[in-house]
Amino acid sequence: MQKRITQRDVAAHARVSQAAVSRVMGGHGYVAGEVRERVLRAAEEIGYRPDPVARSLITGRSDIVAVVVGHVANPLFPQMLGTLTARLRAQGQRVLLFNAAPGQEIDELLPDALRYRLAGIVILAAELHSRAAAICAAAEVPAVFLHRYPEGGGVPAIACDGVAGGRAAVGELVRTGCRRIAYVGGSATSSPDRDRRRGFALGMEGAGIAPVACLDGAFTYDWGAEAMRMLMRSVPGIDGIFCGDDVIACGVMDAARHELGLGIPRDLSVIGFDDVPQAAWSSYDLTTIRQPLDAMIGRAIEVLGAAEPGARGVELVAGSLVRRASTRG
Amino acid sequence: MQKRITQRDVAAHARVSQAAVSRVMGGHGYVAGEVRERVLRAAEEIGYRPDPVARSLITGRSDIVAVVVGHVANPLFPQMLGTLTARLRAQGQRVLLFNAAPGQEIDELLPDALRYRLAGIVILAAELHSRAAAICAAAEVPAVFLHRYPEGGGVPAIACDGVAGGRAAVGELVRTGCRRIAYVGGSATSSPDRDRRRGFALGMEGAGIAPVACLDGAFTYDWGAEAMRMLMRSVPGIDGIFCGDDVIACGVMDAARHELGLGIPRDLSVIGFDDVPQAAWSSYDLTTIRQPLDAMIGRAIEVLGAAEPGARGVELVAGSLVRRASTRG
DNA sequence: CTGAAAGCGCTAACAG
DNA sequence: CTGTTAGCGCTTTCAG
Repeated sequence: MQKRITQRDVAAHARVSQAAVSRVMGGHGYVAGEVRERVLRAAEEIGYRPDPVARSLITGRSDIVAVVVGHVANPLFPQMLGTLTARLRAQGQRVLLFNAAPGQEIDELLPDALRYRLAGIVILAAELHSRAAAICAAAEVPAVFLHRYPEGGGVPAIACDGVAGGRAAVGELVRTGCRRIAYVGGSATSSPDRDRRRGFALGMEGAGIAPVACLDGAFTYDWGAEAMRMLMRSVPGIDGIFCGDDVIACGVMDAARHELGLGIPRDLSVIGFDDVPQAAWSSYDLTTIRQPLDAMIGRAIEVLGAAEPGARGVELVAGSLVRRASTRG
Repeated sequence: MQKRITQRDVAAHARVSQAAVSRVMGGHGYVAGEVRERVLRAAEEIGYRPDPVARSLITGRSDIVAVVVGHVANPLFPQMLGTLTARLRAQGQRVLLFNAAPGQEIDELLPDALRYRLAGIVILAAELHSRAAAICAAAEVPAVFLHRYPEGGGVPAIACDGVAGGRAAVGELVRTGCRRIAYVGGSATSSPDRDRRRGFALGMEGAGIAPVACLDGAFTYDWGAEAMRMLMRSVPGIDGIFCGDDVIACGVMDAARHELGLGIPRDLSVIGFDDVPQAAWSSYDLTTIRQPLDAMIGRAIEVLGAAEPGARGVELVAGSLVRRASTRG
């Protein structure tokens, strides 16, 4: 067993008390410049590294932020996780990762996570009916929902505006000549799907056109392909589809082209949501609503850091329409 | 500040000593059945949850496993991370996530990670020249490399056999009639690329055919597309490409079809590596070498858990050829 | 401004 | 088998 280098060792080396070392390392309390020098040099010389475990035992807080994700196939997810981890690391925090198994409520994961005296918790996997906010509040751990958020409000959340995005998508479809338009959504128990569907409905209403279909399923390629087949059977003349996300859109496009012989955008226009990397791949070249991920993550971290619980409520950020070749001119 | 429920509270409630509670909770030491009952019931009643922070302060070990990843665009990555997290969680361990910024050596991240008294560390992002193994050994933290591993050997590592996979890919290309065959690789400083390239070279040698090209780049879609354009200019009559991974293969296929007007597999056969979800999407329908991810992850966890450092060396698991429509019958 | 001393919640000898 | 007694490495009063 390797011996750990502690503040006592530094103290002995610098000929000061261990408490003085603590003050220097923690940057709190009063320390004379000369002493501070000696301590810093001693620490450097013997290779001292502060022990986060011992520190959190006494402070009651750690530098660990829990990130709760779902069982995700969405390529958006690694991007978010990567950015989140990098940004938190830049401010001296670590990410403890929790992922909900398929069908498992994140609420079940939380008690486990909460035991680590978390500095905060970022939840990317909330179902609409999640009680996660209350659980975190009871443990007095700052929490923020990102991308998905529970219904009921009163909790800090950051999300891309799905209603506005849905309306924009419908607007683009209508503008480019589509009239028989459907929505192929993902999981109906998630806020992104609910919002995008609502945006779709409002957009259609605004344009004075009745939707030819409005389907729910899952945020998967297979569901997109299956939905496309169903629509082809049941909705003759369909000419526009707004999809719950890009992965669904890829499934829709592939089934339309390769199984049903449709030309895109000649016979059918498709719009997705998220702007994942695959949307730009030339096999799809998908028109979509881009989520401003970096900005969203930045805000989420700010909200977590804010001392007072403050910002209760969903904070929406605008997405932007990215025109590509899956829609006309 | 909410009061923490401690073993002392449980002890008072159950009218035993605090040490007895510790023994019951930790499952070590001798405890009489009757006392154990009382303690468990008391703990339940007052809602006691063991504090992992306090525990690791004394034991010198935590239930935290660090997972080090790179800045990854590869869709394989969320799969691995998800499975890893789920499996570790099933055995009571947590995942502390570290990701290397682009161009950052993972070796720089390790000292930070090591301070958490890790139960182990899984490294998914090693460059060939990484000294990570030595760093972990010095800290006496069990480490295992997964997917990528450093050269020099002497470290526990689990990876899919890239040499055998490369040979299998070449074999399939040759079998289906290709003769002017190239390799489009990813990052030359990674073990998967080096091994797959070596397998390619050996396979070609075995077939008695000289490669028409052997390129390195990055594991990205854009690089695949660019490489395809270069090959089209410089290698007339190219009829087969083995790619460093599936994402590169997607770039190769898209450039070949949409920019260069080639038919796949009519004019050109393409084989990838990994079998990411996109490989099965019908726009690509990519023949590839599948990595047995679950088995690899299972082994990695076993190796981590093994008491003695044991298993030094790279443990290769066989991939399997998945025939799809990017190669001929 | 600095050192001494008291724990954070828990485990691990050590006696009984 | 159980309780008592030391701490793990650090922060934080509290005197000096």
